[in-house]
Amino acid sequence: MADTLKGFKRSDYCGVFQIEDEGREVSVCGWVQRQRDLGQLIFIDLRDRTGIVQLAFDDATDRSVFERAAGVRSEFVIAARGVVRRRSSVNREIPTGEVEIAVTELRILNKSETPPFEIIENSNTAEAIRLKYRYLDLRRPDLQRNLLMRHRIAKVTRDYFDAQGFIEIETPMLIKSTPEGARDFLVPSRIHKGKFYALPQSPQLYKQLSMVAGFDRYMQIARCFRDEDLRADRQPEFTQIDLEMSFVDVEDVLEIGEGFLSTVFREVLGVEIATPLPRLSYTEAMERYGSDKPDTRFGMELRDLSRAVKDCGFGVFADAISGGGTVRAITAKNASAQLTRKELDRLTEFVRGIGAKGLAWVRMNPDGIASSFGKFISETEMDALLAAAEAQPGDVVLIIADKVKKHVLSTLGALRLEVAARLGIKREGYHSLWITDFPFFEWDDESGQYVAMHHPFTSPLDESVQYLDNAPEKVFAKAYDLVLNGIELASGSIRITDPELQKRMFSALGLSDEEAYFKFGFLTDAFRYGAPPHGGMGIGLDRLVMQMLGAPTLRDVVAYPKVQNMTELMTECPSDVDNKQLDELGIELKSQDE
RNA sequence: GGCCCGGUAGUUCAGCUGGUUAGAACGCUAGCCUGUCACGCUAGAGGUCGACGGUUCGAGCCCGUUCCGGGUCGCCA
Repeated sequence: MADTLKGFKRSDYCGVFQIEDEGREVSVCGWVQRQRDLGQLIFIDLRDRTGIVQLAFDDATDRSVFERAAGVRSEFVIAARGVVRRRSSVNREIPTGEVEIAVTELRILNKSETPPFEIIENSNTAEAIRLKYRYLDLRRPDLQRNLLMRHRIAKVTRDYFDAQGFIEIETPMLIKSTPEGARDFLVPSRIHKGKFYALPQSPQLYKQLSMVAGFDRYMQIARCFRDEDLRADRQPEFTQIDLEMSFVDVEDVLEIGEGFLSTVFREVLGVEIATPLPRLSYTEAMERYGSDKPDTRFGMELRDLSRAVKDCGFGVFADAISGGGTVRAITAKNASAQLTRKELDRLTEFVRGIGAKGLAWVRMNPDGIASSFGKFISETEMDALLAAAEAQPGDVVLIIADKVKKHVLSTLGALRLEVAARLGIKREGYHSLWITDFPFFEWDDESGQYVAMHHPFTSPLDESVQYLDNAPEKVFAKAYDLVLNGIELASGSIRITDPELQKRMFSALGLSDEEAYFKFGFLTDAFRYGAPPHGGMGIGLDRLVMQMLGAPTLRDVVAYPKVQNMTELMTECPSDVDNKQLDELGIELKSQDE
């Protein structure tokens, strides 16, 4: 039978004790990190969220207390009262290492089975096991620290936006399904059988309506849901710092965004981020880095070889260009020793894996030039190519050619990251920038029509509205992404507030008036009653925390994450439900193998 | 849905060319131990080698299927 807390009140957390506390009578509670029984002497390391303090039991300790201490095991929950005293030998490894508590009273508040893994920092235990016992995993100092940091970031976030005049408004979790883009999670309605709510992919429409309502500046730390496959940096539910502002254009939103970024880095990490942040247009980012979320912590920018090789003897290059495509390259500096034939074969396999037909390469070895296509082109042509690639002796040029330019760019963008990783190129610090002027439309092969790259409420750039009806590919959007160290941290836009323009957008997206009204009628209705110009963005809180902590996966900064197959290993959801529950919802399941 | 990697005591791993009774470390249990702090010493317990099927005289090891975990492509307005 466990002891109670009756008459016991904690005076201090474990991690606080210093030499100045010597002589104080204190009471502490926590979990047993480790018990060391030396016979006539027992030590217990007691842990709580602040750290560890050593409890000591010796010949001066009351016998009944001593015997109790002898029976204590790892992860028991105990409370102890005693006097702080100097240790005879100091432990420099822990902050409280100069003192210990000579225990006069010990209560065992709860026992613990031996945990399936040790509660220690930098655990090697398989993540699946840790996730099954997440409450134990979360006891580990790493995750305690991560979640504490997450809390601080959220606090600084609210304080910053509050100081800027933003109002936090909660928007509904049960909303109308408007399946544009990502799949919605659906929630069946009991009252309205056969009808469904959706969980929000973002508070997008509600925050815009809040602008119509006159709140002027809105923010919310909002949970969002997307029923799409997971990645290391993608969970089906995630948290977004969502904001919207009235009477603003692009500049105003970016200013608030970078003010936030520099504030949170300064207050939480003590890191200065210089503002204003650099900006790149989408087009320039693609041309230079092959990505709309470039990691700008290293160079290796894309080079255009098209002019140098357009008439060369290598059919792959010539055909790509005559077919309307391009030939581009990245140049890995001083990499000829590291990028061996075998490595180049692996890189070839890598680019094939992401859809490229092949990889051409040139190695500028000390003993001469070696290349995958040398026999097809002349020396002069090779010289021109190397000049265009800005290659020096010792470098390796990696070349992609294709009739579709965007494939060339994105392949090289991915290859650039792969090569940097393989070469161990240092990527340190925090490099942030805005990507602006996204194309409004993106051709979707699957549906055979244009789809909105951002979302259909995004305002086009003023000067590109004229192309809307006959040259959609020339329409650019007042959309912007915030990129940090190669990850998309935030995304936003100025919205359309002109009902006529909105109508034209819907129709350019192949949405009939009726469909548009069914899905978004409430929004267009609202806009008939005086919608202020507005815009905003959503900042991925999880990804921000992940970056600030240098965590390798989102699961390290989310308290109770899901794994790749969308289940949660601790509660084992999703799970079957009673037929009774299904009946009430009017739902009948198809047989499993359909 | 595709591709790649992994699955052997509670945990982290080793296990040769297919060959006797599957090992180590940590953890756990018990005993001893007065200054430990990853305490030490001694002894002990602990295994459906993810599962199923196949090949073989013989399978942890080879083959097939499948389950689980990770990464990634597709997907993610």
